[in-house]
Amino acid sequence: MSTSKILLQMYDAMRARFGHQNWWPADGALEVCVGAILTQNTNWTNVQKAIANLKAAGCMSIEGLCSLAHEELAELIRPAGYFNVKAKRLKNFIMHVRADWDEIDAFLDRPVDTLREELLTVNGVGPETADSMILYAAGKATFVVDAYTARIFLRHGVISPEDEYESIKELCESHIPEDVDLWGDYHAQLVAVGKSYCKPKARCTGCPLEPFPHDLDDEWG
DNA sequence: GACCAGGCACATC
DNA sequence: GATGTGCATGGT
Repeated sequence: MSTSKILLQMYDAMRARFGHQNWWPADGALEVCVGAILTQNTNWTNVQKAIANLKAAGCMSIEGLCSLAHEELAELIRPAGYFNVKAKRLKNFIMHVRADWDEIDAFLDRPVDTLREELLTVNGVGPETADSMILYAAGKATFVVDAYTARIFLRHGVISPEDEYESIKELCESHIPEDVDLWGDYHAQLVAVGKSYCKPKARCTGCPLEPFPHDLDDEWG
């Protein structure tokens, strides 16, 4: 079976199990961008606490974030972990935006390639964070690859162990029809599978992807 | 108590 | 270029 057909059938199976995920869960583009940085290597429930703190402090805005001292910002986002690192990254991002733009929507409303290239120059914004911002905040077509994506696709033989971010992204973009809603929900479905079934060092049971080829030899010998 | 979570930058070889 | 390490909270 072709890769395209496998990927689409995997989506159908996940979607049938979980329903449309309506990602990204956030109130506005800026909150998506903030969440994208806060969720780096971190459980989303911790990120939600940090976002709630920022909102309660009235700082979920470009000016609000700019007004905070490093220590204040770090304290507000403490629940998300890596709070000193992430405070710097949030500042880097927000100062970069504010240098040339008054509104986050204007910053985001540019061609994907231009935006992605620029986002990657911001210290603390790597490929996954940039793609999350482009897809879910800007609403433009780019595929988000994360640890779940790589693990699930590896276990199902769609990619090989040496594949890295850009090659996995390219595979998805070339085999899944370009559609912002589909790409966004595909990634969200993979996260749903990853959270519930496809864990490290554990065989999956009851996973909606079980009917698909599943080669675990590389991980379990 | 160990493991894991929607990464990224930087040091070192 | 490849590999290793620091960053940190909170849930299971």
